[in-house]
Amino acid sequence: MSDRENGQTTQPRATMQDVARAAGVSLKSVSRVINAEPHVSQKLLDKVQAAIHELRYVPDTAARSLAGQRHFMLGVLLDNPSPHYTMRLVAGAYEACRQHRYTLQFDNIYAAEGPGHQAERIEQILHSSRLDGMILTPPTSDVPELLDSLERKGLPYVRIAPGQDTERSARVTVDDRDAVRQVADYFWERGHRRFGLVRGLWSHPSSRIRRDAFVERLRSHSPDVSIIEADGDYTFEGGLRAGEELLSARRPATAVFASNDDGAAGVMTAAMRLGLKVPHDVSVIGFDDSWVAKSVWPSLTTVRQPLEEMGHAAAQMLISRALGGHHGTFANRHFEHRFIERGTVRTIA
Amino acid sequence: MSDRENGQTTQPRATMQDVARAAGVSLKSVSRVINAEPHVSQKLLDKVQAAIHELRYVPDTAARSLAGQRHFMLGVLLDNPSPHYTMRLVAGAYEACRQHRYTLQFDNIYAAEGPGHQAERIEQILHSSRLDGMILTPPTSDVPELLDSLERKGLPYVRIAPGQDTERSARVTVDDRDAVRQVADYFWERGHRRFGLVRGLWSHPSSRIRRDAFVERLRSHSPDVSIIEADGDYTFEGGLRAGEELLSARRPATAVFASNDDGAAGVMTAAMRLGLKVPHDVSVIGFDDSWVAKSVWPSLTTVRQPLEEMGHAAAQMLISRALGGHHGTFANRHFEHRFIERGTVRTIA
DNA sequence: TTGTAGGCGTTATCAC
DNA sequence: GTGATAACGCCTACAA
Repeated sequence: MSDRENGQTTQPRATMQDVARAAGVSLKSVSRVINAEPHVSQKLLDKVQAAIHELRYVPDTAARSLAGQRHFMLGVLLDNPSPHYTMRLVAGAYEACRQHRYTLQFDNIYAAEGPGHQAERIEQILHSSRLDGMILTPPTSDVPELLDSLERKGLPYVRIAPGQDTERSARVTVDDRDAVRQVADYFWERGHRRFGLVRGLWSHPSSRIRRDAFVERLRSHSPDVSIIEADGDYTFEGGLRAGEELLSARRPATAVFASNDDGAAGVMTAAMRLGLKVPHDVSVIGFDDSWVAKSVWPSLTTVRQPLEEMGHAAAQMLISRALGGHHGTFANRHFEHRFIERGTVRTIA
Repeated sequence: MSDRENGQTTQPRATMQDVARAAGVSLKSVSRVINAEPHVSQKLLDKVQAAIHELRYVPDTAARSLAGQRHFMLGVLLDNPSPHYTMRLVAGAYEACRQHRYTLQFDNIYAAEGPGHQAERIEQILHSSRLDGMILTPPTSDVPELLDSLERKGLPYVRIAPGQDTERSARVTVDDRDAVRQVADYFWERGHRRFGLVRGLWSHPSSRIRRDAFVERLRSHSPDVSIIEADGDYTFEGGLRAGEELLSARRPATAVFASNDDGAAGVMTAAMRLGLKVPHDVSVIGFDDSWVAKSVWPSLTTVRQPLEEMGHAAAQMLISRALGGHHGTFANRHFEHRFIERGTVRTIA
């Protein structure tokens, strides 16, 4: 292993003492400057900042954490993550942390192991790590036991794209409903009248939301519009099965909305296997603009959420709160999705 | 935001003091037990462990970090990650950390911002965080400036799947060369004689390794075998372009090896656009067994690496070292890939 | 085998 | 406005 003992000894990091000495002020004054406390004269400020810069001083997180209430560390909670979705969220959160010299701690919880395990794991995490806040990524945003634990512990948290019980806490949201309405209208305006819907994992709230919005919107255009629904589970295989069902019906759909991109890719494959061409014979729209959207041909028309920004916002909310932000009221940052037109929808003459 | 002030105050965590008092021993004795130091009588051990259990005592990481040499925190360095690959690695590393009550810190570096930025960022990270070790995931495993910084700082690190200068440090490896030979043989044994190769991102060492192994192995079967090469860049689009080039040649390949799955998906799409059926008209093999491998039809024959285990091993190496492991010699954990037969290769009569 | 004293680098309290 | 001084929770000496 690369060895710490090799080579010349790294010179030790400067401490607050060093800075205080160099600037000719007291420890507490340096502390004040670092924490941007009020009541510091300009002159003192300058001296201290010069010394800090000179010595390349960086406060020691461990010491701060031990002595104070803040820990300069945020956690992200992931569950068996859809890698693309999650990584974009995390990348955004990481940037926010970096800007404020926070550390981002990675935490993984496997829903697959059952709810008991999840509760147990979060308790362990909360009991053994010192965090200033926790970011819950879907689908952890919608696990009540998790929220209970967090609140019992008194740890601030932000939920990303929660599907239910939204008002309960701080959150970062997108309007799935509105996005799906846009999808429905897009199909409708291009002349489609027979629709297929691939539902997501039914246990997940987002799944119902997307389904309901799609159906309601189309009904608002014409109450007895034809909509065939099939169960997907947010996977390619699920989409494949659902697609075969939808497209081999007696009067098959000409336009299929899948609740996410993986499902849409499955539908496209189903079409191909049935000898149907996309978009000539059947149009498809997905959701997420994930990796696969550009890994199919034609590339997939879909809806993109600003995940990096959402992750960034979540971390930012937690950090400003730790910096002494607004208490008592639940923040809510809302983001706009973007409809991405690509090649999988055809206009019917 | 979910409010810390709400609800009853959480009772403070037990400290070593509390444990010592409860067990009727000194502070140091508790410390000894926690750190599994020698010279503790069974009786004392029992008493202390009982008290620890009773009080649900967990040592405070910040305090330990401040007072001692260990920080119970590992970092993973990612670069603009291929989400699927990276997340599997990270999930493995996380598990190892969890088992030993270590924390996993997330760090992201963007090669896209240029090598200068990378060096600067790692310096910042190293200067401001207290880590026991760092895990380098590809492609960061092969950035010499990063290794230099790490060594200058004296921070132990493990490289995952390094492509060059392998002996320089501790590492977790797979035998790409061997895997690719297996791919070549698999094609060969099924009667293929005209080959296509989609190269990866040429700046990345793995790319050359895979290319050379493929070509050499086929030449060993027959020195003047036909191999058409085309540049991909590890992306779907790159594979698409390369595929069109390979498959529209005068005597097109019947078997194409793409240096990763995304590229292979591109090749499959290229085939489809040219009216070629996979695997009937052209066989394809990818590399990685990433998400897309199962999101195409037929699903992709490919090579799978045990990424979770590799991540686990990397973290484990760092942790045992921090626990006082072997110094001075570079560890090397090797893992076996697995060839995954699926539906994209046909046997030629 | 066990215990005591001192210090790690910062924040909090309370004087000046 | 500024500065002593005491925590914070643990580990490292060293002593018993």
